[in-house]
Amino acid sequence: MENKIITLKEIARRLNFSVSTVSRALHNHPSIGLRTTAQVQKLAAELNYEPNQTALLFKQQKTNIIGIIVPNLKEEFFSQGISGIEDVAKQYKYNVIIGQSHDEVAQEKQIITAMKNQRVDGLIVSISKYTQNYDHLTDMGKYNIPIVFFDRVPDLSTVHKVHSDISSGTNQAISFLIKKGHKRIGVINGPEEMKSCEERKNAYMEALKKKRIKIDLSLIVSTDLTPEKTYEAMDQLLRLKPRPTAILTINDYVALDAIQFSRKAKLKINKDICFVSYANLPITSYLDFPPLASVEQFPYQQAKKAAEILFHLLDKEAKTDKSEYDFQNILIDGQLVINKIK
Amino acid sequence: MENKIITLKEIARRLNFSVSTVSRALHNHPSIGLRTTAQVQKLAAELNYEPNQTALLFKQQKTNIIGIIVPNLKEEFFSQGISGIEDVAKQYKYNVIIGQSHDEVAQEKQIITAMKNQRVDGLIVSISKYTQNYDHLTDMGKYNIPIVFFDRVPDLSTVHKVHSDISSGTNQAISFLIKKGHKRIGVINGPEEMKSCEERKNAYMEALKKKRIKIDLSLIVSTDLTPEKTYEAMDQLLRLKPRPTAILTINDYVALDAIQFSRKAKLKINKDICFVSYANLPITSYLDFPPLASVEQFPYQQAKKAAEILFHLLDKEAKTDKSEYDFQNILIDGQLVINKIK
DNA sequence: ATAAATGAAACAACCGTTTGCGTTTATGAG
DNA sequence: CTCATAAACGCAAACGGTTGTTTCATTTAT
Repeated sequence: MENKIITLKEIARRLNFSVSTVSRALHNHPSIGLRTTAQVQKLAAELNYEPNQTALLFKQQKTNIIGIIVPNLKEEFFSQGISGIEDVAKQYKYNVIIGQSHDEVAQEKQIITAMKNQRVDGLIVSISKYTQNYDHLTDMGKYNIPIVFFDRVPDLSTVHKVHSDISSGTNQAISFLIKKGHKRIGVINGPEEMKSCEERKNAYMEALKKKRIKIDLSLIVSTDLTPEKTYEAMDQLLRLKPRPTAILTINDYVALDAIQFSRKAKLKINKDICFVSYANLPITSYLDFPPLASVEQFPYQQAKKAAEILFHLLDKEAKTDKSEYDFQNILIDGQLVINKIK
Repeated sequence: MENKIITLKEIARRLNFSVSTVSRALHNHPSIGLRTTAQVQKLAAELNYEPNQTALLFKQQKTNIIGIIVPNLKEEFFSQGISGIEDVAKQYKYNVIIGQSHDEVAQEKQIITAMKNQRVDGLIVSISKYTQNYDHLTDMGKYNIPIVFFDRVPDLSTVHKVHSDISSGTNQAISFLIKKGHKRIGVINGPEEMKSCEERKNAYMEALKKKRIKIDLSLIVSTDLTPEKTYEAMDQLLRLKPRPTAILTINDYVALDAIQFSRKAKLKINKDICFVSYANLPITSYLDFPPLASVEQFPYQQAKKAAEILFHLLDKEAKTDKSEYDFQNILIDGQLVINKIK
């Protein structure tokens, strides 16, 4: 009763047809007789025939696989993004393979090489926070592997990318704080290598300028997103005189660390000091002292959009020659979500 | 400067050798002359030759891909598990593809079919919470696709599985609570379909019996892990007279919901009522009222072990015929971690 | 009755790589 | 000078499926 995986050849053998006839019969090719077609399809169904993807893909020179590279899976931002990509991929009958760079450039390179050898048909990438040189990424173009970036995108105009409009979110966040009466607003920003951090800084300064609030550069601190550096940053900010009354943090994880530090420093959250951040993690709803507000960045939609662009590119490539002109640069507006404070 | 993906044939053409010679030269086959070998390897390096995986895998009738199916990615338990599998897979030069069942049996079936057609070499699966019939899973054996389960494992003795020893963890948890003076301990358990829930229930009763505490079955409530059902369960438990002073919940997410409900009911956490759960999520360290303790289940190690078993099976299969006898059933001891309460 | 047209199925090439086996050429022994 | 031997390489098949071309047997038209 050993159930071998059955092939066209096996069906052909049993029915005494040629392999090509069986193949065509299964595809309802007009040049195959009705009775033959019916016979073949019946047996194929009985034997539970499934075409061997590897053979197919090998012949067609494509794999129906797209690669996703993200810094990690444990941040819900990325796992939501992956769900968005998966949903689109499913429509197009593509599979996805996922790699985590763990925010290390070397890992990123290794994964991308492995995926190239695997002959993925396309890539969706959120780069590591330290990626500065993009050669290993742009090289994929030479191999006709289209690539679309999302969220953590490189600072290049010659790539396709979907990312959040940091300015709009930041503007909303700062306006919200100013309306609440805050005048000294600190910023815990990410590494300066990250493009989005520069945007955040600029948007912050822009927003203050508009409201005619003097800018104090010592209120802006860079970190590498680890708890330790966040503590240091908070320490630095809290020593300032006068102390900032509100702090904008690069994401909710950092906000949580910053809040924890503040509480240890005996500050009353949302009274002595307020926090606003980005991401809007579901987990904050369980906290007694969540950030006052958070800029929702819609990772699912962002990644979904990136996937749609990628499949569009794959379609185009199949039809015409490449038309490398118009590079997509989609900005997704953030939306400030104000948390209920208990 | 168009950089085509180059093949053995191309190298052969340029050097005027046959394809087979090039192939052997690249593999340092002894029957190829030293000069030829050197020549070929030099050009291959210059042209950045990489073997076409699809062709290779097609020929070798294996894909070097293993499939992972988990209920979801957003629970950190699973994303940690995936990291464990990835790390092992990397050693064996395998890629992984990931599917989320979203705890739906239909999705699970669809994913497994897709992966079968994709010809994954093996599978690591954590089943959906409603999976009762295992045919779509055990069928993989017929196709010579070995399968190893982890964490959420089926109640079959004829499969390989790695899961946590619910009894040991439960025993630790209950002993801990009893030592703290609790006598009426409630349980919010998962769906009765889940094997682990039965074990939890039995271990709970066992532990009470050992300490000579009377068992009250109304203290045990089943839920489907959604916040709403947790609220209902808590409502039910809190109405009991006398009220339980401690509650064991199936995991930290449920604990968080239960704690939230209790606080709305004006109960003082860790005073009027205590919580102990499973999983030990990092996020609980940010909470003001985390569960008193949580049973760490080592998802990384569990999944890693599952991966090691799988690769062992793949090795064996390649060498000898299948030796389906000894099914691995690995139990990983939980370890009660007591949270710092602020 | 014979040629042409049509329908149904087989043949063969191809995708890139590996590998058993056969062929060529040079080498050394007898 | 011949012949066995080994070294170095080429040939061809195979993996499973698709598809352009060819073959063969009918049917249709003349």
